[in-house]
Amino acid sequence: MANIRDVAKKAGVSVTTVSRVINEHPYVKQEKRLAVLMAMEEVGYVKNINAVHLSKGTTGMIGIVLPFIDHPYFASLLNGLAHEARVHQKKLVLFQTDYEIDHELEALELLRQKQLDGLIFCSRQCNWSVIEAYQSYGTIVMCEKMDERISYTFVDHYRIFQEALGYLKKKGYERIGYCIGRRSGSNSLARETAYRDFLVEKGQPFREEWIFDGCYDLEDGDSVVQQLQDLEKKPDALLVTSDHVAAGIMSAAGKRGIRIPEDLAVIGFDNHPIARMLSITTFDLPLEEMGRNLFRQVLSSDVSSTEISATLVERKTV
Amino acid sequence: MANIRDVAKKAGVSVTTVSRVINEHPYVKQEKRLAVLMAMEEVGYVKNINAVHLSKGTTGMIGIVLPFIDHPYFASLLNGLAHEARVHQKKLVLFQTDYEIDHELEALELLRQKQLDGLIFCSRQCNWSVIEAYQSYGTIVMCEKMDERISYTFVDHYRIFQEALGYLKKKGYERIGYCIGRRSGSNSLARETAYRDFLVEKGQPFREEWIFDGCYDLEDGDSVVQQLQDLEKKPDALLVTSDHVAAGIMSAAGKRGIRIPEDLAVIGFDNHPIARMLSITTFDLPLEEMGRNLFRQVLSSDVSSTEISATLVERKTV
DNA sequence: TTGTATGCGTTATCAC
DNA sequence: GTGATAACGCATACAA
Repeated sequence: MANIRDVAKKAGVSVTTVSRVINEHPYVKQEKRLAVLMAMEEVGYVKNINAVHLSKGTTGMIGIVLPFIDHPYFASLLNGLAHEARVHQKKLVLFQTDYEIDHELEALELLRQKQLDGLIFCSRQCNWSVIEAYQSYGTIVMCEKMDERISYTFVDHYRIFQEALGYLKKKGYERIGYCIGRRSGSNSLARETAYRDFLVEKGQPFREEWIFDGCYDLEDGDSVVQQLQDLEKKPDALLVTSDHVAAGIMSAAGKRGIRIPEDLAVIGFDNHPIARMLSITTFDLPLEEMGRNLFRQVLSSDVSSTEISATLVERKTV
Repeated sequence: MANIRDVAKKAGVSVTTVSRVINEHPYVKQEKRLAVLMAMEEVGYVKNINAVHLSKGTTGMIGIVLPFIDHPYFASLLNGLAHEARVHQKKLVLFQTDYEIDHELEALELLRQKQLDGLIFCSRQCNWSVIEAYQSYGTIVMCEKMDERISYTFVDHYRIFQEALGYLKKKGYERIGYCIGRRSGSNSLARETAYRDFLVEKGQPFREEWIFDGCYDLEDGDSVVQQLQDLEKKPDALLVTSDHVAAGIMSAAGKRGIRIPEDLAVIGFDNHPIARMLSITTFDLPLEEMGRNLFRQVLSSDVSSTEISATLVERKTV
């Protein structure tokens, strides 16, 4: 396989000159430039990019850490990330973690070893302190509310939950529960806090059984409705942190004769196409734009934070 | 930043010995091994993986070429790919092409430059001949029916379409149309051929207006139903190459009082959760397993082909 | 069991 | 404008 030295020999110039024409540097006589170009053609030159990476100390690759790809929320986010990556001629390396800390560490390790120039955490399981230790090896950005030590793009889930709860209250619902993916994670915690604060303010008791976790996909809506049926005292409204779970709930409810919103109100999240299809009241979240913003942040050398706002889309499930 | 040479000096051994303990080679005295380990600790050694890549000529990275991430079909495929990649300690580099040939070429170029050890085409727009030219630079596998010159995992879309058409015929439907993403692409072509062959066999005329393309997502079902309404002579059954489009059709049909399957029968594809939710008759496709198999093939040095079979799941839309 | 020397292919520095 | 040459950091054939 021909390398830069072969080309230099063939063209009768130095490797430096070859490097110059490859990288389109100035100060190369037209005549030599052409000789190099021809030589490259003749010997079938192909640049070995690993040598470039070694020499430069960067790779132009950004790692993306997310728990699942096969989930509309992360797929939309990834879509935005991928589009922005193209704009900047960067490549995306995928780390699907299934929320296992070991997999997250792998990504961090590759950052340390200089295989990655930066890392974007779309969601995480590990402690912030372990991530913090890796910041010196490259830019890391987060998709949740952090502090001034790191760049992040976030949605104020506390405020949105507050808004959603207030909306339901205003509409006359008195027994509100919610569905969520996992209970841990800072976004989930913010929501739980908003929920608890709301209950305290309204003087209502906190009921563990009105929080349904493990809610990620369409199918999980089924089990929520099932659990609902077994409850002595049932909620009359549900905040559902994913439109797909909300859709699953509506489907399962329909099959059991539970009327929505008469028997059970539902508010979804994300405003995915399925929400429009089923006329689900939901919060619109510009996920693709979030992805693009995260990517811009990882390329920037200064830390920044940007809040993404969600807007209520009123439809027919409340 | 400390390198292998610093460690060697600190430990009072050669770089070779350090390299041996790093890579867990045999023939290193326990005593020296410990000295090296301690030295690594002391100087804060971090392996620069780009140097390894350059030296070895491989990177352990596999490129994945697909048109859209934000689509359930490709997300499921990617899910399988990602899981199998982990098993083999390989990394995935994503190329979202939007079916633009330039983006496909970028991926091929990185294979050539040794940034990628292999490439998986989940779908493509460019000609086979351009891909073929890159095979000498690394393993390439395809997700469609090819020939013995390359490894591939495929679904026999001709046969499945045949089966689907036969099934609709048997159920008494006489005016069958279909919805598809793009008309081009070998999978699409196979389906169109099956469709045309079926019509010829049954002595029915081919009607361009019963083929609806540009059908990818939920929302596209809307426009299909709209186009349907404007048709003088309407199909009484539709083969829909994505469950999500089928779901969109059902939703739009419901809003316009079109009864399914009485006025319009629908068969979906993929057997995604939404198909179960809406009781859509569909063909089950093990997408995750397809992804895993593609990944195994890209790691293997010998060419192979494996057929993935789809099975009809009878529900309530036919 | 260990070390020396060389190769991997490019970029960057500096002298001319 | 151009060219030697020194990094970049590791793996490995070969020698000992």
